[in-house]
Amino acid sequence: MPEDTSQHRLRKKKRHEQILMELRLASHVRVSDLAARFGVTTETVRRDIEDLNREGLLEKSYGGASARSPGAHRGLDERRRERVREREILARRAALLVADGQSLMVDAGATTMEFARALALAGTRVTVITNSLQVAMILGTSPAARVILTPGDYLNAEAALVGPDTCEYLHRFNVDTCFLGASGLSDVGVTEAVRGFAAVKRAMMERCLACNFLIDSSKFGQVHLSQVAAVSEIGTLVTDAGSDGPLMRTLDREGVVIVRP
Amino acid sequence: MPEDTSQHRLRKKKRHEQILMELRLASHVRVSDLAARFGVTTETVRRDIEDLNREGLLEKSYGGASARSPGAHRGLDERRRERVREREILARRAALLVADGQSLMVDAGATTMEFARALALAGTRVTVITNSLQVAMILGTSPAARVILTPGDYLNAEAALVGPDTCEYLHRFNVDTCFLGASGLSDVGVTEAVRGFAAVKRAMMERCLACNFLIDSSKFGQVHLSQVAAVSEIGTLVTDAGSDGPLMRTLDREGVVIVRP
DNA sequence: GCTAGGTTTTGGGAATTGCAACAATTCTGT
DNA sequence: ACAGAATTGTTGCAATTCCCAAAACCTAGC
Repeated sequence: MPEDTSQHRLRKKKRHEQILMELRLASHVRVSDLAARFGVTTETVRRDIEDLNREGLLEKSYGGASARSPGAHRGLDERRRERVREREILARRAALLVADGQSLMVDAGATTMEFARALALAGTRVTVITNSLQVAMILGTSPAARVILTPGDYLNAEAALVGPDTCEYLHRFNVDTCFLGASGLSDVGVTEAVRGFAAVKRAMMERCLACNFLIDSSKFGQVHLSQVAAVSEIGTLVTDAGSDGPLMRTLDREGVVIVRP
Repeated sequence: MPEDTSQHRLRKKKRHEQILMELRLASHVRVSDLAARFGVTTETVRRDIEDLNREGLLEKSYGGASARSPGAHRGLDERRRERVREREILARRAALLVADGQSLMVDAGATTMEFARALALAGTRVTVITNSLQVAMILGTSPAARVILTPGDYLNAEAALVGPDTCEYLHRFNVDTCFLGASGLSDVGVTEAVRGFAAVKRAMMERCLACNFLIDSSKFGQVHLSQVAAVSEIGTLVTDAGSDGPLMRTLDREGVVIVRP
């Protein structure tokens, strides 16, 4: 029984890797193109795609294959799939808070990505400083936006930049407002699950006049490893959650401004 | 002559919106499916997709359409399609110049993108500093690579970062080698067409012990606006061009090391 | 009502793709 | 070296899609 050292396997593996690599930036590949590029038959490519499809690494489509989701980031996209509707409405509402000529800081995450999309769609004239590659790319398509990306260590799972360089760079700027996502919101305040994100968020909060958190109701009650901000530090919260419940009362008491769609 | 209030137009607009909406969570839709869902002919859907494609809102594909991933860039991708084979071979050869444990600087461009792909595929253990979002995303998939992205103004057409912040940040580092692309190579040396790139390239050249240029033969003889380096400063040139011709003799005389696949 | 302009449908031929079975090739283990 | 397994190539045919042009349709404006 063959292991994984044979020439055949290597070739096959290489093709598989190449296909996935291709899909990471193209969102769609054609069987015929791949066959030509690899110098193999279309049938072989078809079989490759079938394999990868079975492993759930891509989606078959007539004539080729497409990335499992746009942006090609597993974790990020699965999150994006959930609650799309809510997030979209939330994002559109948040985009209304931004006026022409303002400068913003936007952090990385599925919600802020949607926010960037809404902002680009609205065509608001803004300067945006972000640590998210996706946010930069999305807003980059808007001719009305000027985008500045922070430096830092590249975090593949989130397509974002983190680390001391990121935070230090942020300290060079002073902006009107910042728009931040988060993994959790509870009585202890805003918390974050992704390592390195909390520090970036805090750095952004320090350099803006007003702070906006974009947090949908599914994050309510969740507490994660890193503390980002106490309830009293939140400023404005854009959310789709109703106005009742103990958490809402706490937010109210601590002076958090709530914005709802 | 109907303006934009007629039923027809509305229906059409609605379909367009629906298609884009669909693509947000599916990454790929089929003409036939859409036709069935909308209750129209496949031809109509095909036209819709053609329209949206012209607006750059999605990508056509045989049998349907797929979302334009944030990583996909019109200009860049089209350039990538030209001379794929040459570029690929060139890139693979260049990747062989890198040893485990080395630190690199890589700039933005179609060729360096291919180089990043080859490096990721080879699984070489490296630290890479780059101003290209694509290079970062590609190398980010390799568990053996550590990726650092520079700060700067985001240039949408190239998916890259430029400006004084970019150059200044690069000066913090000292790396073994840098890998640079270019728009032109001639007797006057290496030149660049994209505004802002030349400064970044020069900054990278200053911070490395050895410099590698990745330039395929189609760029030979071309002179562009910004001067990047004189022939004597090139160091190593990785190219697919033959060894004859006056340019080659000049390169040779000035002590350029030529690497061929 | 009627024309004009745009939109959609219809139809058919050409091209592409998918499928499946079989043959050829290349590796693996003994 | 040999048998066996995995991979890849080949071929024929059905299904799907593409493209084009002409006809039918709808809506607005006169």
